[in-house]
Amino acid sequence: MEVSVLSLRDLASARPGRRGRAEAAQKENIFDRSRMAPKTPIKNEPIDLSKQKGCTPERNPITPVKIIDKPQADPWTPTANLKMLVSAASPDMRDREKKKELFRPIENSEQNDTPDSLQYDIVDDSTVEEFEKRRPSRKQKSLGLLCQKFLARYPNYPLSTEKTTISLDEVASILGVERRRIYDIVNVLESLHLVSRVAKNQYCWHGRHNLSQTLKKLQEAGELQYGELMTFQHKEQDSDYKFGERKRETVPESQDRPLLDFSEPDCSSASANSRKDKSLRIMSQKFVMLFLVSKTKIVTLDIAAKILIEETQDTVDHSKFKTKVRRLYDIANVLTSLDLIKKVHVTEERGRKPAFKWIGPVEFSGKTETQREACARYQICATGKQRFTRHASFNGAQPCEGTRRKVSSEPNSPRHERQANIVNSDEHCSKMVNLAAVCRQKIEEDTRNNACGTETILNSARNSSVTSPFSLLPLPGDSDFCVNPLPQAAFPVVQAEVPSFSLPAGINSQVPHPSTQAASKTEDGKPALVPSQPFLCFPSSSLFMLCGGLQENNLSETQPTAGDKGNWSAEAQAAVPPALCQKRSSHKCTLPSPPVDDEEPVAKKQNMEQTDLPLSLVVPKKPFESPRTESTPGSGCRSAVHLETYHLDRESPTAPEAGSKDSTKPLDCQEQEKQPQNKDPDEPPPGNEHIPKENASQPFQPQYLYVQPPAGLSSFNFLFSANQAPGAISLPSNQLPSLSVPCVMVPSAALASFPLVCSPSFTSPLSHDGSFPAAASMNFSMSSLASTTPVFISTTAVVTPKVSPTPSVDPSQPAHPALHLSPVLTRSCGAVKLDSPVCVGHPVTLLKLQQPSSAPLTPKSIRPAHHEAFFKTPGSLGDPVTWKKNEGNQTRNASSVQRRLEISGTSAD
DNA sequence: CACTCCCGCCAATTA
DNA sequence: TAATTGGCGGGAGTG
Repeated sequence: MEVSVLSLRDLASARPGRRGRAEAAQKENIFDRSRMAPKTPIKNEPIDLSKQKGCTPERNPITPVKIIDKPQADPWTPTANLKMLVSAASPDMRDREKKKELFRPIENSEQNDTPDSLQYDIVDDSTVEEFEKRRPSRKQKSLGLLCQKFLARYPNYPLSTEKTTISLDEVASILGVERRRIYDIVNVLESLHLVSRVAKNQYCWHGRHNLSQTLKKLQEAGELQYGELMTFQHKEQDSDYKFGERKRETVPESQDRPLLDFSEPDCSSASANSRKDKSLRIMSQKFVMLFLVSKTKIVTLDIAAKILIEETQDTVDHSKFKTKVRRLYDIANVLTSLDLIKKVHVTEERGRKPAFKWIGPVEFSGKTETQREACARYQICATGKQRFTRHASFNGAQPCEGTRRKVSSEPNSPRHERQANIVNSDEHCSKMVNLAAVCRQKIEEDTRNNACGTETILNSARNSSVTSPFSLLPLPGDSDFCVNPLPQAAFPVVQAEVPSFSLPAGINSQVPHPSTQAASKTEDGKPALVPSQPFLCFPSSSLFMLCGGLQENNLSETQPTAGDKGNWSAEAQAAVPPALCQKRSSHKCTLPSPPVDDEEPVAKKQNMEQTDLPLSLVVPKKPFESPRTESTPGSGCRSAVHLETYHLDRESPTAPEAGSKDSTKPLDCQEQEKQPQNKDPDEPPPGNEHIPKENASQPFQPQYLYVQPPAGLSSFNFLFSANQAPGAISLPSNQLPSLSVPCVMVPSAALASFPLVCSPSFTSPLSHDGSFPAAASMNFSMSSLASTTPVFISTTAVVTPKVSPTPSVDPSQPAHPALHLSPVLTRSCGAVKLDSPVCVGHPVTLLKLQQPSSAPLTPKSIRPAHHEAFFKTPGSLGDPVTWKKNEGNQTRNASSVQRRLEISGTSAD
């Protein structure tokens, strides 16, 4: 039976084309089938493969069946099959068939496809042989075509009520292909949430209902991660290579986040690092992100491959590259079938390169919402529920997922975990770290070129910043630092993000540009530290920071008022490294989600804010603001944060007050409340100005730091500066000027230990390098520029060290902020942890984070945490475990930053 | 020859 | 342990 069937099938399938292989393949298939059939089928049912399959494609869930392509065979007689084949064989026929298939997916019905065609074909039979030869041409077998057939089977917009389940086996059999091929399709579809896995051989078809949301999310994530890059790319395109590198750098960071965020893919990676990381799903998301972030909407395969290889910087093994490209073709074929991209060619210096152009939707409405949602998701993830989160996100649209997730979520299944973002995060983080390292290097180089003076500092800063911080850095501080404009400088990635929102072009370009770089460098390196930024870290557990400033501008620009806040956050997020953002979001989500943003309880807000803040701060926003930010972000969470930040800043004076409060929360709250004013932030006259330096010039936000009173530390409180910094800030380029953060806090004793902030200048002195380690951290220079006392941390040094320690400890809230603060800084330091914690927002999360951190507080731990946090996406953040893993994984890359991170990670562990 | 990318081995995961 | 997933890369088809 089977055999006969097979033969039919084969024919039907059209394999004719390749004989040799085909046959072989067929044989194999057959084999498999037989095997399979029994196996799978069994489960489900008895299998009558032959029959089953044929008929309903879906019907049998049973896997095994594949075998027969049943359908075809069944319906038709063998002869028919032959005919079909024949028809296929002839070119014309083929075309027809293809068209039919394509067009008429209808056929969905499996049978139809072939059969129909067959029928036509039949006519031709004359040349059966021919058919055979050609018919099956590769094209016919292409994944794209297969995908079309697959898609034809399901409605683009299924009724919400009805859940369509997809049995892989059935589909495979129906379509007459190996299951393996279906996985390729499903994985890509899953990355876009068009389907979700419900159970073992079962997928749930969601259709395109959620596609726009998914794309939006991806876009947001992509902006963070790749935004800059892409921008550059375009510009740079000429030099693909460069792009690639840049991208890579960035990518790593970004990658993590995005993936994580979204969906499962992330998750998958997480758990296993292994496979999932490389998962086609993740690659698909990243690939899509590249398009969404790309101004031109055109992405060449080689660039995409380079970027996606995150791995390393350079690494790029040729073989790896090739493999990546192969995979990209697979993904591209599916995306093409979805009409999201189309193949084009880009003529470059070298010549013509294959590329793909995004032809799908570009604008996504409801960003805000989405973002929020995203946040929520993230939050979830962060929490630990991550899986759910993911699911949730998916679920949002589709229930199925939920189920799936549930399943998965089930305790421990690895898979679940994988799915869960968390895991992925870790990995991502690691990658990010690497990337960061790379980036840093680059940056450093650039910087050096540009600016020299601060090199050291810068370096350290850079490093830190590089990693995750980027985004952060950019923020106000950056600007400040930069003296220029570059807020983004901090990190490419960040920049990118930012840019995407706000600045796209300029910023982006900057990054790349040397000058900018220089700035950035400064920025970066130092930047982060940057003085501008405001913030810092603290060692103790409690500190945190915040920064504000610049961003504000953005915010303000973007949104004024409350809305602004939100925007901010969004921007921030954007700006911030993806991971951060995500994290944020999650945090936000968590906390915020509901009330969210604005209204959330203070406490929550605080947390969130903190988290966010940093981010926001981070964000760069450069002056430009881009609308995007606004749109994108949307999330309230961020905004809240931002607001707070602002408040702080504004308050700079108040800051002290805050300080008095000791607890951050209160402050935050207050701030928040004040926030309304915030809008002002911009206004803030002074502050803004500083910031403005950057581009925007708008107001800055203040940044602050916050310290929590850690238990240990006891006394801390925090500080902030607010923004005042601006004035202070203005640092010239390299150095970061001090931020103006005005305030600070201090715990008595704690202070001693703490680091605080620093003015940029100071910072520089510090060694920035990664060496901050403890000492550095400890030190803070506190010069304060601002009236208040600002604390400054040198960005670099201080931050790092401090951060790590404290931050980690600090509960999430503070920490995050810190992290955020200067991305760079943060990153270097504890920021990471902070972030995570921050991200956590949640108690839960916090707990996790905290645990690690708290206990020790060690700087190391702290750092790691940050580290992770940064890199990871929110979701990722969520998983503590992941982090740990990450940490572990993270190797210490050379870069100090990385190291730091690693350290922290370890410590965390 | 370069670009595409099919095919299926086989390892990682799951159940 | 068997089945399911899915990474991976050889190498064929196409232009």
